[in-house]
Amino acid sequence: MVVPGDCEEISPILSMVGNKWTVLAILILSEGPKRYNQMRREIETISQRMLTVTLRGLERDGFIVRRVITDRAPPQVEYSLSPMGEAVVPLLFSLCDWSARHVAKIAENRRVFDSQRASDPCV
Amino acid sequence: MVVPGDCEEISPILSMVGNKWTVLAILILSEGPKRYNQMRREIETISQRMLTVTLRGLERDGFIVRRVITDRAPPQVEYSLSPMGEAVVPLLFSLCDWSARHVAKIAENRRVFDSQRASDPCV
DNA sequence: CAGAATCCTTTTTGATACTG
DNA sequence: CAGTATCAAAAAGGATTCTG
Repeated sequence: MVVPGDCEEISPILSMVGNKWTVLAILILSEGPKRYNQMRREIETISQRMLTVTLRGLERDGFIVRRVITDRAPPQVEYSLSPMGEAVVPLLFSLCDWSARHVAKIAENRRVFDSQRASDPCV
Repeated sequence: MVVPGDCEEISPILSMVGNKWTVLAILILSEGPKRYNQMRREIETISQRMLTVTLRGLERDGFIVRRVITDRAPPQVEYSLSPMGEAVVPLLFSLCDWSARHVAKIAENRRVFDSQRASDPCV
């Protein structure tokens, strides 16, 4: 066996990490609880549908907690990290950190690879 | 800013990690160099097309190295991790490890969430 | 404010057949 | 052995409209 634990078993987390919105949402909530439209403004490019879908998925998995604040005039919904959500943050930060340190090299690797293909497609 | 480095900048790695085949391929190669069909047998459920696409992408990014062995009767192609590929392995292992430790809890969270929805869809 | 619902486009993946 | 090419299916994502 290659990975610690069964390969199939870990797919939920891997697909979680693979989701660009999911990781972003968790990292934004790592700053503290936020409301729906507040997150929407911070992520900017996310569509309303995707924010909802993303938050619903994270709530279902138990990474975040959804709390409806009823005692206010415009009904507000606050999202925050659960303990498990807090627990992944360091892992995601490591990932982001590694990525930030290697993104330039990867971009260059791609350029080289692509230009080699273009100039000599038959190899 | 939420993440170390720009959010947009890290997407290549995040999408790399999100790919279930990609992670699997790297982890399998962390055992040592392998040939194409050898990997195909080990991953079992991967389609030929996806293995090719996955390996090509990893090679383009510089995570793996493709080496054609010409001095043998049936032409062989060997894949191995590049130094950068080796460098991500610990990170992927951490991820897998964390996942393995939480997969059961996540599965239960989902069950609870889904059954609450089913019994009381209006809340 | 915080969404749900619908429709439509794009991206990913899989199955199948063929090749040097 | 190690692919490529093509087509079909599925999944993800976005735009728009509507609501308590």
